[in-house]
Amino acid sequence: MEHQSTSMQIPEAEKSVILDSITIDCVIFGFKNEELEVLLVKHKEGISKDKWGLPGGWIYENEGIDDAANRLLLELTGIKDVYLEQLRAFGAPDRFPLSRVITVGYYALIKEEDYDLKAGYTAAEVAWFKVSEVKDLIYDHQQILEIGQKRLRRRIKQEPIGFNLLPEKFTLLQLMHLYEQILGYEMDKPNFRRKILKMDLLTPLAEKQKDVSHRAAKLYRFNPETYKKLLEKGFNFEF
Amino acid sequence: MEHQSTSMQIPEAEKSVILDSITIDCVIFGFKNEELEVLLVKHKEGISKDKWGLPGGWIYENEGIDDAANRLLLELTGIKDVYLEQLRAFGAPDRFPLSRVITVGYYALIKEEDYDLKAGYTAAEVAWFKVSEVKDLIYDHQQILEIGQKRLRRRIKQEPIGFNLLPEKFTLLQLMHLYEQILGYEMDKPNFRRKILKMDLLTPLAEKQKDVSHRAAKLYRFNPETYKKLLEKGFNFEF
DNA sequence: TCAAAAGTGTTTTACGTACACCCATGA
DNA sequence: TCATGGGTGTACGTAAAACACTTTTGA
Repeated sequence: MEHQSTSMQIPEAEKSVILDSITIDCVIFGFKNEELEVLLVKHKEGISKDKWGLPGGWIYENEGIDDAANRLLLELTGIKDVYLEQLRAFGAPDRFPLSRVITVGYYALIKEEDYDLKAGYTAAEVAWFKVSEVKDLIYDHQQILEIGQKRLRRRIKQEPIGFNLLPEKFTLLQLMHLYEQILGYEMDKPNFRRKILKMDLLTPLAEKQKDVSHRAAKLYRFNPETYKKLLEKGFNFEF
Repeated sequence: MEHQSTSMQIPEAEKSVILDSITIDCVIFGFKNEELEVLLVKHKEGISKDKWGLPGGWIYENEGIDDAANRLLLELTGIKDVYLEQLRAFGAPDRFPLSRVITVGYYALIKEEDYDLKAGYTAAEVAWFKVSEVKDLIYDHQQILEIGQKRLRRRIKQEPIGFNLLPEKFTLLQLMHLYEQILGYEMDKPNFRRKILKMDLLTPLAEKQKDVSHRAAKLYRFNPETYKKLLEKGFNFEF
């Protein structure tokens, strides 16, 4: 199946692929059970058989590289309109053993619940891994993952992109745990509440948590309108 | 002359060039007369004859892309050990009219005085332009320049990379003007002084300014050791 | 009635911001 | 003696940090 092609194989002479020395590799982040996760693909053949790597693929002739990254993501997860940002180009001469291939790294943030709904969309062997436990990826994918994590850490302090990893409705503590996971340090609950609420980025819902063995927390939704306003003014998060 | 090759020409069959659909383009920033400048190259032939663009070139077979960028910079300016960072890959399908070429953008910070000393190193037509006045660059170079400016603005708030644009010895007001130029807003002199001095990044010199028609200012030098310490701890500049 | 998380209040400290003002020097 | 930038001092408001405390809910 074409859409499972990763940077492992050299593309067969395929009329829609023109750039034979450039690939795309995506770091797809998810957040589940209070842990940051990443979506990996298992290679079935070739020199890196049975090893895990980042999902990736080739760029078509009349397609921008951002478009290619979006297409690959759609093919793999069935999800559109994902938060997606380029990391950079990776081009060590020996990064790919069979030939000189430069790859453009991307990272994406997706709501795992959305993905789960459409599981089975692709027949490739694909799985979520806790980022903290990932090791021994093929080629330079470990490095790309690290750069992706760094970028995410930086971005989340400047833009409230964390919402892309959470379900539509979430509690303040869930959000705080997300920040703690990504940034790698603990925070003060009361101070976090005040700070994030004062930004006016969250719309409180009438709803509350259900089936929890403690006081039910209020649920919130991300408010994209105030986000836009904030972006225009320029701002920065510091937690 | 080979070292003037920019992304304008398709490379002649040259044994050391292997990647024929990837180029490198550099945004080289300088700072002179209180203005942020950029180094441009004039194309002498081809479809963009007499138009200005970013200096760039091709990647050799056994060379990483960072190495290639450093080499190109050395060939063009004669300067080594420059502050150089990759921006990202630019790959709109129509960015280069003759064929599908993806370029990797870099930006560099150099001390113009150093460059002036070695002027004439290259025979290419090369000149400094005020960034604010640059327009109509070839291909997507205008966009790359803008992304470079954005990145510089962001970085300078997180790392004291501005020093790379100043002479060895500088005054606090020079440094402040540099920040004002890059960030695009005015600052309070007393507050800037205190803030930057408290960071302990500057080594005061015994020397003072000469030949100025006002009280001579103390000169400072950048202190790379305290910078390292700061980097490890993590910090952020906000002006 | 206890655990566990929700949520509020308060105090202290540090820092950014905005100015007023004096100093040194050449024209 | 004036203009120009060099350099110091201070007062105010806001925000971060630390932490004590009350509330709600299911087990």
